[in-house]
Amino acid sequence: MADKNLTAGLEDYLEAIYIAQNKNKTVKGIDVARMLNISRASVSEALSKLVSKGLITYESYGTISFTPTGHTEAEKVYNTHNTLKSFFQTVLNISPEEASENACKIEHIISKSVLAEIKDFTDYCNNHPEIINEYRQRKDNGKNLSDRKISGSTPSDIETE
Amino acid sequence: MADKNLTAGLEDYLEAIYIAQNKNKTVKGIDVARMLNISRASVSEALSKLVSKGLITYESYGTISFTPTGHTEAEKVYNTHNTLKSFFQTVLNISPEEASENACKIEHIISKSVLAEIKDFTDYCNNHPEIINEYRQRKDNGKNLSDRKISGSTPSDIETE
DNA sequence: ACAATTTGTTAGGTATGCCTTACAATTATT
DNA sequence: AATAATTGTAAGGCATACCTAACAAATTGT
Repeated sequence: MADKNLTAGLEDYLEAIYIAQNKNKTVKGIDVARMLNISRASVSEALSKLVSKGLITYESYGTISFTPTGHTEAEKVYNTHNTLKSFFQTVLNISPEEASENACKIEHIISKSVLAEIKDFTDYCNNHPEIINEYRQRKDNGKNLSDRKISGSTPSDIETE
Repeated sequence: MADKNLTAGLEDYLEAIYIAQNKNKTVKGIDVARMLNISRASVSEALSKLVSKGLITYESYGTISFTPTGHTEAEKVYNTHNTLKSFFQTVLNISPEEASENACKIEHIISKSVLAEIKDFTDYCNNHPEIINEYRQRKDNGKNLSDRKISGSTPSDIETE
């Protein structure tokens, strides 16, 4: 039960297990390997790490289960994914596939408060469809961005941080 | 002049060099090391890679310059960063620091079309301030998201892809 | 111009995370 | 129950990307 820091990779494993459980009832290593398109050997290693971090329980040839902590963590990743996907799809009009692909990568690195803001903003937009409708109409008419000029989104500061 | 595939790390180097050039005129390895908080040794390695990929020219103890390709690539990363930062700041009301931090990570993995949509949407919002004003007002009044109920952004599908 | 300081490189090391190959253990088939 | 097929693990490798320490080269100060 070492430290709980999760790499992007381990988060992906948790998420895959979570999704597989919601479909299949029981999940084994091979399922994870297939879902993530990764060798059985690599999955075996990763599962050991998750066990040693106290996030799953798992015995050879047995079923993978979450510990309470593991379940919470997996759910967190899953919810983050869905929040992002929903934003991309419903606000930005991105295809489901591409929305998912982007969410899969961004879910591991976005900060809590940006995520919270995205969630709130998405909800707001979905409750006020006229905003998105109006926006999309203008885009389609080529009037695009502004009523008058084409302007670019470019903040003036220059820095690294 | 090997392949041109850029890892997130190499993109960070390009971006740092680009930013440093806009400030300092001339850029040397040590500047990059300081900006990215990375050892001189690691910078030395990375610069060799950028040279061998044909993105910069650089000789020991000399100044770092972009090749045309390198300049284009660096600019691309920099613009992506700014587009994201601008969205976080102006639409989501995130602090400049946190906006930058998130942009720094996401800039390397976001897809072209999601980025383009974010850019257009940000421009639209900035040209129609009433949208954001109204949204923020509701948030501040605790009326939050919807006019009636609290709903969550949760798409119903479950998948990995 | 010489010493001191700064900057750059090399060598060797660590950690992550994937791979393949070969083998072991389990499960399914008949 | 014996054999076949599947699933899991171990060992050894590879690539990335960082590090420190030691040394080399260049630059700066006086």
